[in-house]
Amino acid sequence: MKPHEPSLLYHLVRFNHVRNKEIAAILYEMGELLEIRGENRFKVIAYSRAARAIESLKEDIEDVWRRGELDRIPGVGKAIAEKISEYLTTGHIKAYDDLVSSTPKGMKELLQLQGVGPKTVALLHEKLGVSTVDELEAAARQHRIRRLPGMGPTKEANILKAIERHRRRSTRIPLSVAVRIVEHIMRHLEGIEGLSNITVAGSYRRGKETVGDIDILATSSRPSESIAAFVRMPMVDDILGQGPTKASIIIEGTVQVDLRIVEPRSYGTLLQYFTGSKEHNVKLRGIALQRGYSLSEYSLKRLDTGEELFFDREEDVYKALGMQYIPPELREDRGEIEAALANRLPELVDLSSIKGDLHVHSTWSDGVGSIEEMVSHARSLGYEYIAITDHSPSVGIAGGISEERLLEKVETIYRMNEGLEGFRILAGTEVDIRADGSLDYRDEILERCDVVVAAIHMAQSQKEREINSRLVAAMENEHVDIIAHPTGRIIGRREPYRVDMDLILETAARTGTIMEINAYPERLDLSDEWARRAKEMGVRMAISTDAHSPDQLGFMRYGVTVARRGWLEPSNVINTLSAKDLMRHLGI
DNA sequence: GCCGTTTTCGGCCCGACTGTTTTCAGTCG
Repeated sequence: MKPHEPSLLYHLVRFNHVRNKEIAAILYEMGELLEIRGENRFKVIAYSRAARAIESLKEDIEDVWRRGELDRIPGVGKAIAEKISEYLTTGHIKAYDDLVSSTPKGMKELLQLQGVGPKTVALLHEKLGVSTVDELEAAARQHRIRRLPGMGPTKEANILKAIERHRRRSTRIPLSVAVRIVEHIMRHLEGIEGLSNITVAGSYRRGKETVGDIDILATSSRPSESIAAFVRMPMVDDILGQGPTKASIIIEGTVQVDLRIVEPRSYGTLLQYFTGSKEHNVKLRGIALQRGYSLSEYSLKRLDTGEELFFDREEDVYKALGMQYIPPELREDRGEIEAALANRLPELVDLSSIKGDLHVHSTWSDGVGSIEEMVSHARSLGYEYIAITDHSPSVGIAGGISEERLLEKVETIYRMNEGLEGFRILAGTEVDIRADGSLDYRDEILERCDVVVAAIHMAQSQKEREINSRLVAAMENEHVDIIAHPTGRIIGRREPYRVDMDLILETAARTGTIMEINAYPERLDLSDEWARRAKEMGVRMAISTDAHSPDQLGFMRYGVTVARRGWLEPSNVINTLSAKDLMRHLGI
């Protein structure tokens, strides 16, 4: 059973941002192309800044254009406004077409090589006619690079190494893998004498779903010895750089790890700087300038007197700039700085506010833990409830159970609850949404469940229209409480279904259906950005682990991270409710 | 290319490290 409380916001908010995305993509690409062409770097920055502004615009850019207010978008001036206008009128931007046709394909890839930047790419292209990685490799092997101005034998050798690494390099690593690597490194770092206050910063600290590099910072009583010990760790494959205060290494073939050592009095500014994101930092330093300060990773310096202020705590950096402390997960320049200045940051949900898990499997289907084991582990986490949601028959590969078995399970759970004090097992199911949009159990069976989680498992490659109508049909079923892993993506392996998520979220708002944030590290679905959109549309969410073993209940931390990155507060998340309130909400 | 509570021109975030130089440009984060 589900409540009916369609959100007011649903009637007010409409998302139709296709044009915004198209235009942002073109401007981003123009920025990249200009960079390769060796254009003024501030011009390059201007394009990507304008692209970002349009990407995060709250309204349709065509509306802005009709009002003649394009150049009122921050970062958009006369020239870019004209190009946008040209696109909306003719469907083309001549300057863009010219750039694309006059830039050899493959040059963008050159920029991805470590140590090769726009100036080098432009030089290589001009002097040697190099426009692909293969051509660059040939030129390096023939020692043609070292004869160029500003180049030499070392540079040439480094380029060859960078090419080799580039070819081996996989994409960014999933957060869960990064966690394993970090734990491994930390065991070594903790053994290095003199090293203390070790923190992993960067995208890892921000909780991004994939992590590029691993950035570690620390203080040390003997910095250069600590750095030397760091680059000598047994798992180091390569050393990219090593100075008195920082070093970069490669481990596991392709993963870059940076260590930076700082004096304790600058720890706060360093942690702030090293956590990023780059965009967040650029904007923050801009704010500092407006207020007459220069912010670096070492201090906040008054521009007029040159006086330096030091911060050993990160919180105090934000305070000094006149804003609220911004949690790392929000630092993506998606409006968090403006919100912090206005004292309007959300009170983010955290792990301690989670009271239960609404999507887990047991040995009744493909889980490896019995209901008792799942319950026992859930209780040890301090939860008040857990929903046992095994698969339905269509998902035969995952041991989906028949209607009879499901009813048997429901009865079993009812009986188990009688012997439980201070904890509630919810009898549930993860019912499959079949290819034709019907559900895998009859309504009278679903009615017997406390919680019905519905999800697509089969026929995932249908056309968008079909996927949409399947999900909408499921949400319109009065017994369906939650849609699990709503987009179906598996990070790095499977694209999301072809689905109109704006339509799905609108339907969720209209029908009062809860959207899941699946905490399984390979899923994280909804993603942070969709979670934020869902919140804005008044959709409630459940953070669920989809655990198939007692241990996996621990995945909750990844789901909470996604929720925090999506600006969610406890009130947006259904499983922050106490058992009593949740049951009232579900009409049990 | 954008922008303005010192500015419509001259800035644009800031510092470490590298490899090339012989005082610094390029790259990176």
